[in-house]
Amino acid sequence: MSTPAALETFERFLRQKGLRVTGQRKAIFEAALSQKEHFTAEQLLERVRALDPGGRVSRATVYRTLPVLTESALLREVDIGTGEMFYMPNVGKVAQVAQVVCLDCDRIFEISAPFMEWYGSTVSTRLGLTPVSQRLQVSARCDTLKRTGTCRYRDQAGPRRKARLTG
Amino acid sequence: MSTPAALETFERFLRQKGLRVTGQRKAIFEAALSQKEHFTAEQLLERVRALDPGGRVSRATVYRTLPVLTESALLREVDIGTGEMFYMPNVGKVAQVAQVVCLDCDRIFEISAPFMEWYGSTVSTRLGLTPVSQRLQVSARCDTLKRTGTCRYRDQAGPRRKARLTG
DNA sequence: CTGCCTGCAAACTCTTTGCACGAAT
DNA sequence: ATTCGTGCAAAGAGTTTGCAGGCAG
Repeated sequence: MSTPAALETFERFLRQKGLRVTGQRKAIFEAALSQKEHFTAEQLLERVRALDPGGRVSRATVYRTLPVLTESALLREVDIGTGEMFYMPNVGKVAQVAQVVCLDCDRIFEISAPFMEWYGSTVSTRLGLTPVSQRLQVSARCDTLKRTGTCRYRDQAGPRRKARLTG
Repeated sequence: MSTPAALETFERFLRQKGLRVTGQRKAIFEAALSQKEHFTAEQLLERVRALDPGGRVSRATVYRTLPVLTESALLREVDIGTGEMFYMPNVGKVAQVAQVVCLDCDRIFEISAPFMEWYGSTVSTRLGLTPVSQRLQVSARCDTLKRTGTCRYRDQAGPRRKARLTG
């Protein structure tokens, strides 16, 4: 569940941008903020419909609303290079975080990476650029899986890109 | 142009994997290794056809050959989150590199990031994972553009994702 | 009322794939 | 001769968009 305070933040943001406060936008907002894990646009749509069976929210509106939510800093976009975009409620401060993606269970772990910002500006400045954002992502394999045959984590949508040249 | 030595490496790799040494694969190899910058599958196809106007190489074959080239370590895949994959001839050692992407001119700069590997293993181990690879990417804006209105660099395919909520 | 928002479905982009033919071994 | 490789076009996945009607302001 989302806090009423967050909803107000959202409505304020909408009005401030000259956008209308519609039922769909509020429903999508509620569904998004109620997520505990990373989620895709499709998963968000399911959740919206689950939370409000009577409501009519289309896929298109979800896709059109997601950018609004990320620009209002209520959500954070996470691209792990699987072809689909992931989103995450932006609880607390917008700390610099990196992702560790397990290639076995497809789970996304977030870890703080405070040095990233420093690094980005150091390198960018040298190139005559001003850093806007930085992403660090580690792909890894599950040790437990290798030993016991099972991974203790399981969920999340899997990468689209197929294994290559497995021979 | 690619060195004959590299071509031999490629042919050796193919045979070792039980793959056939075809004209198309060699043509694609030549075109790929002749690139100086990052390139997409589409750009590679254009280059293949430009270098060998008589040859018949299809888009499908380019897509099917790219994984072979990356697995033979002759190319490196670079995903900057634009929806299309970029490739780069893997000259010299496979050092840990990060990318700085200029949002104004869409150019991709590569910088060495030696600490990345250490960081990946530190964090992964703590999660019970074994790191496979890591990506660090900095998005930045061009200072020159902001001041003078022009960017000194210009080329490369641009991001697919459109600007959002520009109002 | 006016015009932004929405739903629907079609369009789009990049990439993958099924199938029948052609070529490497 | 066998297979694997290739070309073609269609399929796929995720996301965007044109259009007509609907609802917020």
